[in-house]
Amino acid sequence: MPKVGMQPIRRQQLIDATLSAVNELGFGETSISQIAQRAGVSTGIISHYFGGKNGLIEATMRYLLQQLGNVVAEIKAGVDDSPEQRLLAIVRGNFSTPQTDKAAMKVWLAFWASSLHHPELHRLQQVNHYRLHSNLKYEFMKVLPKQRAEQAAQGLAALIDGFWLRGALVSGEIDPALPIQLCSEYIQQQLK
Amino acid sequence: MPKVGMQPIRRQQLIDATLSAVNELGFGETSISQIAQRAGVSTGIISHYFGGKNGLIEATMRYLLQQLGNVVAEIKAGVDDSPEQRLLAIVRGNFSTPQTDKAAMKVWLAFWASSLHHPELHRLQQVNHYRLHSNLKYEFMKVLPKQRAEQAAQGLAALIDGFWLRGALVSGEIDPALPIQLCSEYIQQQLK
Amino acid sequence: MPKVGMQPIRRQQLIDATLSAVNELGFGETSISQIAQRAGVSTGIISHYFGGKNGLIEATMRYLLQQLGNVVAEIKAGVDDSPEQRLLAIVRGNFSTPQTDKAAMKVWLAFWASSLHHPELHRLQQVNHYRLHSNLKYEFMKVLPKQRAEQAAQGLAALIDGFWLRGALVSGEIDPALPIQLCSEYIQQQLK
Amino acid sequence: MPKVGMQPIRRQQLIDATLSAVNELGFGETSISQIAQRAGVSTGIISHYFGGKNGLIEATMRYLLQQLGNVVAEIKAGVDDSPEQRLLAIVRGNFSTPQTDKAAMKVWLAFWASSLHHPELHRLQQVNHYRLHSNLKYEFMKVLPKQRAEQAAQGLAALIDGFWLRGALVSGEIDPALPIQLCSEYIQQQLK
DNA sequence: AATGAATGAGTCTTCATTCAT
DNA sequence: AATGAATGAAGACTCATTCAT
Repeated sequence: MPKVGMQPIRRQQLIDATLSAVNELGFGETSISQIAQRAGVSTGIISHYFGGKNGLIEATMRYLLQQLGNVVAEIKAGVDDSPEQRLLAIVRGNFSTPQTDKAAMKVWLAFWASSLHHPELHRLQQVNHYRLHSNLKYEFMKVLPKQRAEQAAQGLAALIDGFWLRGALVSGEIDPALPIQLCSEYIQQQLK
Repeated sequence: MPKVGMQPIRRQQLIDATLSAVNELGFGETSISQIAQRAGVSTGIISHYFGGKNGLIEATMRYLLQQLGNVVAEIKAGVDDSPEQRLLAIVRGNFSTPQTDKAAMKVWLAFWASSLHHPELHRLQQVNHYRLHSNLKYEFMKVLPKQRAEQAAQGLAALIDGFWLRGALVSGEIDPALPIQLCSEYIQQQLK
Repeated sequence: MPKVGMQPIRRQQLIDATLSAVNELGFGETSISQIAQRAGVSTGIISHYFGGKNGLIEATMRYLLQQLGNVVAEIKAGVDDSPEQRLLAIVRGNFSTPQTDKAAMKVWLAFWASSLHHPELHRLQQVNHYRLHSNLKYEFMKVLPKQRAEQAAQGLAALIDGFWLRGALVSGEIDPALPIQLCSEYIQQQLK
Repeated sequence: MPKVGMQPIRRQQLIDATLSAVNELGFGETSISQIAQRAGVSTGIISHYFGGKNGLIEATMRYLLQQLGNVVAEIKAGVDDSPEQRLLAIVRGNFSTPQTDKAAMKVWLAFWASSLHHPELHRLQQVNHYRLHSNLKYEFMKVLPKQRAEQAAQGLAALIDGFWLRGALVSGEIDPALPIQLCSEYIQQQLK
């Protein structure tokens, strides 16, 4: 059944299968046979398209990062220009579906942990880390002096990631309402 | 030459070696031969003392949790009874050495991620998670109405864990001063 | 766009690519993807033209044998009819370019070694082996009694192959002058 | 069945199994499972004792070289001090059992061919190559001027290796009588 | 108490081949 | 004529565990 132009289809198939496997089995227990099985293809195809397991893992993390970036951008596009609204949009983006469904959170956490010992994943994670911080700081600086804006950005970033981490670790599904509310209060407090 | 009373010594040796290995190699790349080598013993001894790799991993996480508990308790013992002081003590405990040295943070993160797929680790992590929240809530309730205290506790717990997570992921050593300051401001804000 | 008359071009392209790959990577590490890549074609084409990897390998060895045969015939054609001159011509042929460039010698050696376990290659190698011997014996028999001619032929063949083998194994390029001189002395000695 | 002090026994077992496998299957087709199976052990043990397939291959070649060295030394010890006798002893050593049984010759050829692309094997092979040459030259120099001795040594070395190579490639068992006789004649010729 | 020899399942990767287009 | 997608077996290697000593 070989066909031409399968590359994008197969790549997405395999990335989806990777997310599913990491979610269900955990990062350490995810083997390429598991992934191939879920994707309904043979193991050899992974090397064919991604050059190996590492390539697939990295592509998967890149996909998640891009997804998050898209969601945030989309929500920001729908609000007016006030810093408060834009900050809130960033918060909402970080707690929107599918960022807060259990599977995604588990995969994120797995990636973060493993990024500590995989240089390429580390690089990707750093980009993400810095992106959140600088987005927040940019908005705070419209209103606050530089140093204060830096602190506010760090605090809000920590608050977001903290809710996020605790959500990933706790049993049961997450209700994003409370995190959003508390972040919102934190923003108003800082902008005051 | 059989030696008597080696058990506690060997156990601690092996736990230390595990921490060192997980820190340096990451959770997924830590094998029992690596651990045994660092401890200067044979691999067989691990099964002998801990029943297997899992047993050692769990004992190591239990050890970390106990350490954290001890530090917090110690700091709390040194402050007066005001909720603000006690909350701040908890914060300080969570950002005290060795909780904030890079090695410990990497190990914690590795444990958290793997706890998602190891029931026993998950149980331990849940205890820790709940302990922080209830400690904070207990103090807030001395001053705030129940629902408000609950929210304040959740916010502060997220702030602590968020700083903590971002610290683990960022390159370079961590300066606990800013997290403590921002947590302190958050506490004052909530108690107002 | 189907092209006509590509067969001889493609076949030679692939044989050249095979020689290049075996020379650079060694026999055991030469894969058809490597060959296809060097030839600038797809892997499928190899099966199409040679029926599989084995077919290509055999065709390549046949090509080398033919090359050697041509060179020897050519040099023999240019000398007078004396046995000494004709024997020397055979020697010169076996040490002429490109037989003595490093790449060719490495490929020959690789083929010989693998011929021990590939019947078809073995057959080709035997033909070559016998051809050298009988060519030499034929000349020696013009001058020497049969048994003596047989021995002289075996000795000279060994001398040629020995220089050749040692040349293949030693580091650096080969100077064919000394082997030719010593073979020449050997011939004179035998013919005396 | 684990016992202590198994290392030398197992190592020799595995080296013997490697020789048997390379002889029967060829270098390229010799897998560690084949070797382990012949030795009657599990595959893991190879990594345990030799660090991997490469380590075993190298140890095996080292073993062969040592064997050859021992045989030559032994035969040299039994002859008087005349250069002719000593040169003949070296020749005899190179054509003595087990150097000339088919299996050993095939293994040697396989090693030589693969040495072209394995640095460590190449190093071992170079040592062997140089050893033969310098042993021969040393004896010739007792009688001949330096340059002539060098040439005689190169010629005799080529003759030895050439007989040897042709013996490895030809079908059927080898009779070392003729090579020894012709080498002997060559020696006498040179010393004259 | 402690060792380290031994196992065998499991992992990732490579590869020759096949085949629809 | 030519491609390259896809397969699945086979390869080397790692690893947690067991066990005789």
